[in-house]
Amino acid sequence: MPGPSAEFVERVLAVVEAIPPGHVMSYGDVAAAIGSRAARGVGQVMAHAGAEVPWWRVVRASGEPPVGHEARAAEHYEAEGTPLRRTAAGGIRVRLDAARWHG
DNA sequence: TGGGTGACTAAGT
DNA sequence: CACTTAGCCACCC
Repeated sequence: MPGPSAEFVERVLAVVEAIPPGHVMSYGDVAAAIGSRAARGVGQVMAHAGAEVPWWRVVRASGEPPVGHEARAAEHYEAEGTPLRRTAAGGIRVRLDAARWHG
């Protein structure tokens, strides 16, 4: 039987894997979906999860992908047709008004 | 038992 | 729009 901390991880991964292609959820949204407010805790889980989960479908409240993973995330967004918007700084950000998914 | 860290967030300047 | 501040909570020493 998994302990309580493992349960948090299981819940987070379950929600993330349920996000359909072309859609995203913010870290806070994922936390809320499992009855928590630990957005940073979700980030820690994702950082440890690896390539087994569609991590690029979890973005910040601003729609930007996690720091240091922008390029990799952009490839997936183009492949899935996720609605994007270009920033003045040359980066990209997901249009949450169109792509936000509610678990 | 206590303190630092971080793939966060909202509000203020 | 860029930057700062304070609040938040799970995880690791």
